Amino acid sequence: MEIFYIDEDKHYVAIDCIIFGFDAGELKLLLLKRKFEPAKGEWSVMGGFLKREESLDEGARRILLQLTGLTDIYMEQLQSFGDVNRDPGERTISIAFWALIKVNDNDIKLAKTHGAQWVSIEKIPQLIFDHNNMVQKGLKTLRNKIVTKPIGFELLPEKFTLPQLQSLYEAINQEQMDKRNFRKRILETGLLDKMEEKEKQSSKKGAYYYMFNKEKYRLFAEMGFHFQMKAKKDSLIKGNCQV
Amino acid sequence: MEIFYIDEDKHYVAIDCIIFGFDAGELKLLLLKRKFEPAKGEWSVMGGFLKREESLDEGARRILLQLTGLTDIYMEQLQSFGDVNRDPGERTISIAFWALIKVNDNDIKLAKTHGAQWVSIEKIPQLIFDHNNMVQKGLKTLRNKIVTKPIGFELLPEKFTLPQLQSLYEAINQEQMDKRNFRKRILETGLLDKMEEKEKQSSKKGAYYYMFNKEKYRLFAEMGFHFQMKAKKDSLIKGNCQV
DNA sequence: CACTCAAGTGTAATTGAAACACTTAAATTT
DNA sequence: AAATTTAAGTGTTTCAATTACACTTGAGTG
Repeated sequence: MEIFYIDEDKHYVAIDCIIFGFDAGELKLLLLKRKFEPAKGEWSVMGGFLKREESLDEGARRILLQLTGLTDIYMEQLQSFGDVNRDPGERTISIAFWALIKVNDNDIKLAKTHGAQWVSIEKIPQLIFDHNNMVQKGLKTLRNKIVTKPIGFELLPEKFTLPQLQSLYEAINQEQMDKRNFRKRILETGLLDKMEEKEKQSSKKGAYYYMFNKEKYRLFAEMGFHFQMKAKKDSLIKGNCQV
Repeated sequence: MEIFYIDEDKHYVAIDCIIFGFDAGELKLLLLKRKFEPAKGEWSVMGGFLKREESLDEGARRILLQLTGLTDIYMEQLQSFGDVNRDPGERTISIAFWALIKVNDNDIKLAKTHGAQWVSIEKIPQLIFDHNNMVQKGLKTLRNKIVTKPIGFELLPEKFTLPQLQSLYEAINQEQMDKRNFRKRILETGLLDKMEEKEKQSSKKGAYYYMFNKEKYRLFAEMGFHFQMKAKKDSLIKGNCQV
């Protein structure tokens, strides 16, 4: 079989996954302590080596499955990282993916056995190698993507309230939005189906649950979609100048 | 050195470059006939294997240099392609880049010695492997990118006219724009410096040359930029529904 | 029964984008 | 030298989308 490219170099190829979750009003990252050398014990994103017989997507799904026990995860390729000395062990090319998971769905125990932990994106520690770069790139990509695809739903439980959805958008963009404008705009897309049931944890009055309409979602995925709002005047959560 | 990952698989890693140019009012792609097996003689984008001692960017620049003789090329990573059987020769992962070059700057002779040829994006032939996929993804990325970064200049000669610039935008987006709105919007960005000289090839009256202002360009690259216009009513160049 | 807390709701003002047609400059033709 | 041709150049009005903004409602708590 190896008849064509015999003189060319071969490389280790890793897959690294930036895993986002949303919990308690915060956008979070699933991080873990690396269990092998080099850099054993330091914080990193979840990764593994690409195997001979699997595609990039398959590799990423395998790694996500290992960590979370979940098979049906929203996932996209982010970018490849290939500086010669990025991995001090050996020259390794990393193909990074980003993924969105519903924190409640997640089998936390499984993640725990890997030493994994949810960390707020506002408190990301020093990570190994170029993983902080990957995370920043992932965040940027997520922020861009959510404008043109309603992927917020991938981070929420099946039933959710409008205040929850708004707080998710605010957590992702690190800026507050006007409640009336947000509700108007998101409802007029038709993406949300109102339930009769109310969520009563976070207020006395209770907020109606919604589910997102999978038909409309598919439609928008094909036809295109645009959902963006300026932040409330004088209310950037941080000194955060997004572009 | 090879002490850490000895049990892991290694892979051939290729770099493939989608090279865009603009000439005669058309957006073009630099394609070439493959000079080695497998698929020798078929159309492909320019590529090569990643070497042990070079980063991804360095690899891409080496390949662009080989083909065009140019060192200072606008270039971005596109995406990695890693289906197990994408290359019928052997399992090879390709990391694709896209690049913009000024056709006139290009040492055409050098490209010719590689059997390279500019092909309009409206007439892209069947390419080897998954290269047609790469090209489509590259086009999509270029179309998205030009909204938020004024990279059109990378495709034009140093001095260019407003009609030329508009025709570039129209070629990229495959739709016609209103002349008055286009000029107004692009001029009010301040990105363009008007020259005293006129271009006289394409009209009797002649059109003023402009150069783009590098200071402002840098500023916009940092601060963010947005330039998008709807197509002229009833004037899509093709039945092209862009999203 | 008063109070508290977050959920829920509509309109006016402003801004930004799109639509639209004639004049000008210079070369070419008669 | 006058008439014709060709593409360049130029402002204003209209319309649509987004933003700003404040009070009422419902239900649990003390």
